[in-house]
Amino acid sequence: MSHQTVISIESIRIACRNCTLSSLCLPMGLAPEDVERLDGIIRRTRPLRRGDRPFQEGERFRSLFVVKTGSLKTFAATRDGSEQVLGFHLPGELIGLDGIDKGVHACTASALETSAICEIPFGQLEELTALIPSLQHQMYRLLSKEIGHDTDMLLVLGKKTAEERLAAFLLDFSQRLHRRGLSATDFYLSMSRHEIGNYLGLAVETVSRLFTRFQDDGLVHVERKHIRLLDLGALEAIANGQGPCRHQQQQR
Amino acid sequence: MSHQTVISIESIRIACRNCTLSSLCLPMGLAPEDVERLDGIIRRTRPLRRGDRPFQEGERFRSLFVVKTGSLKTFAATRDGSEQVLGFHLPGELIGLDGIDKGVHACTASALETSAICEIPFGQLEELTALIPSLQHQMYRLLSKEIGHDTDMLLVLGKKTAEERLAAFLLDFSQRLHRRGLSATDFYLSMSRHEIGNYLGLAVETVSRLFTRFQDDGLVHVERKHIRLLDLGALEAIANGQGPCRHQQQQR
DNA sequence: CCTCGTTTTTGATCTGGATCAAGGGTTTCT
DNA sequence: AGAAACCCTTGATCCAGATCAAAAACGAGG
Repeated sequence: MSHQTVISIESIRIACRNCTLSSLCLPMGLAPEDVERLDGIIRRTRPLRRGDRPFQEGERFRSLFVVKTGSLKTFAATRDGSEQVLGFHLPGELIGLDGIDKGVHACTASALETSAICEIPFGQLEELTALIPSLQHQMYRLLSKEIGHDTDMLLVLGKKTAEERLAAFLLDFSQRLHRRGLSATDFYLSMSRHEIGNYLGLAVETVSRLFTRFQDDGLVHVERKHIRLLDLGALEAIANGQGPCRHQQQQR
Repeated sequence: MSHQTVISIESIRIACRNCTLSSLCLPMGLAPEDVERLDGIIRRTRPLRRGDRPFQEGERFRSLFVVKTGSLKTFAATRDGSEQVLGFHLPGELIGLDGIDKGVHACTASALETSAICEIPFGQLEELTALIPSLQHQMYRLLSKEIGHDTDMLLVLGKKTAEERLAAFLLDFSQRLHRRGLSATDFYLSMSRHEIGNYLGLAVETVSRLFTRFQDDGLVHVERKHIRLLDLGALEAIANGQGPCRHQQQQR
C-alpha cells in the first residue's frame, strides 16, 4: 500500500512536469539535462480557486505562468470602468508575456475554475535561454505565436459578423484542446456567456441567441456549459464567411 | 568637393545606422562593440516604392525588417477574399515578428510611400542575442511590446465606438511620432481613408464623416492627408469614452 | 427543501454605423 | 491634354446587433 502510494506520487509528479514544460520544450525536443535545468527554476504554486488572480494589471512583472490544469481568463480595464477579456487560457498555455516590455503586467489573470499553475521567474528563464539556443528559439516562437493569435483576433473583431465570431471562437477552442490530446468536439466552457460576449465584442444576449440558433441548425449540442460540436465543416464554413446566410461580403 | 562628398556619405551612414538600430539597442544602452556586431548583420536593401512588398503572407520567414524612412502597412487576407490591415509602421519600428512561430510570414507588408528599410536575418540575430544578454532582453521586450499594442487594438475593436476609435488612432500615431522626435501634433497620414477604416473596423464613409466632425468641433485641422491635432486633451477624452456625447457606457 | 442572487434565455424596440448612391477632386498613364 | 482610375465627401436608407425588459433556470447557503 505504501508502495502503491509512492508510485502514484511519482507518476503525478511526472505528469505534472510534462504538462508544465510541454509548451516550452515539447516542440523542440530539448536535451534531457536541459529539461532538468528548466525544471529546476519552475515553481509550484498553491492551487487556485475560481476568481483567484495570479497577477494583476499594474503589478510588477516577475514571472510567467503556465496553466497546468483548469482554465484562466486575462482581461484589461478600460479608462471608463468596463473591462475587455483578452483571452482564455487552457492547460499547457503560457500567460504573462505582455508584462515583459514595461516590467509591469498589462492585464489581470483570473481563474475561471479550480486550477493549478506553475510560476517561471522570468529573470532565471532569460539566463537559461541565453545558454540553451533551442530554448531561446522556443521562447521567440511562443512570443510570436501570441502575436499571431492576437492578429487573428484583430481580424475577427474587425471584419466578422456575430455568427462568424462565435463559430471561430468554438473552432479555436476545439483546436487548442485537440492539440493537448483532449476531445475536439466535446468540451466544457468554463467561462460565462457574458465573458464570451465580452471577448468577442458582442452582447450576452447575442451570444445566447447564437447558441440557440447553432443548436437549432444542428451544428452543436449545447447543455449549459457542455458543448458538443456536431458539424465542424459547417462551423468552419460559417467562421470563414461562407456560411448559408451570407450575402457576399463587401470589403469595407 | 570630393572631401565634402565623403563627409556627406559618412554622415548618412551614421544617420542610417542610428535609425535602424535605435529600436533594437537605443533603450538598452548596448556596448559600442556589440552595436558594431549587430550592425554587421544588418543588410541595406534597395529603396521601396509605393506598393512594394518586402515580404508576403505565406512566404518563408527569414528576416525581420526595420523601417528607416517612409511608412508601411501590414495586412492579412481573410478566407473570403477581403483583407484586414493589421498595422501601420513608422521609422524605427520592427516588422515581420509574426513569422517567427511558423517559419512563414503571417501577413504581407506593403510600402505606403517611397520608403527605406533594413533587413536583419533572423538566424544571425538569434545567434547574437544568445551572446549578448541585453540584446536578448531587448528582443523579448520588442516582442512583448508588439503583444501589448495588439491587445490595445483588441480593446479598441471590441469596445469602442467609431468616434473613440479614430481619436485613439490619431493619438497613437501622434505618440509614436513623438517618440521618434517628430512633431506630435502636425503630421502626414500616408495611408488612405479606406485603409484607416479597414484598420479600425469602419467603413470609409464613416472615417470621412468623422474627420469632418472632428474638424467642425475644432479638434483637428485636416487638409487632405496633412493633419494637425488642435486639442489633444479633448481627443484623449473622446478616445477614453469621456467625450461629450457619451451616454454612460454599459459594460457589455 | 426553500430563498436569494446570479446566469441564461427570449421577446420587443432602437440605433450606430454599414450600405447604397452620386458628385467633385486628384493622380497616373497615354 | 484627355481619359481612366481612384480617392474623398456628403446625403438617404437600412439592418445587425445593442439595449431594454422580464421571465425562467440554476446554484450556493441555510
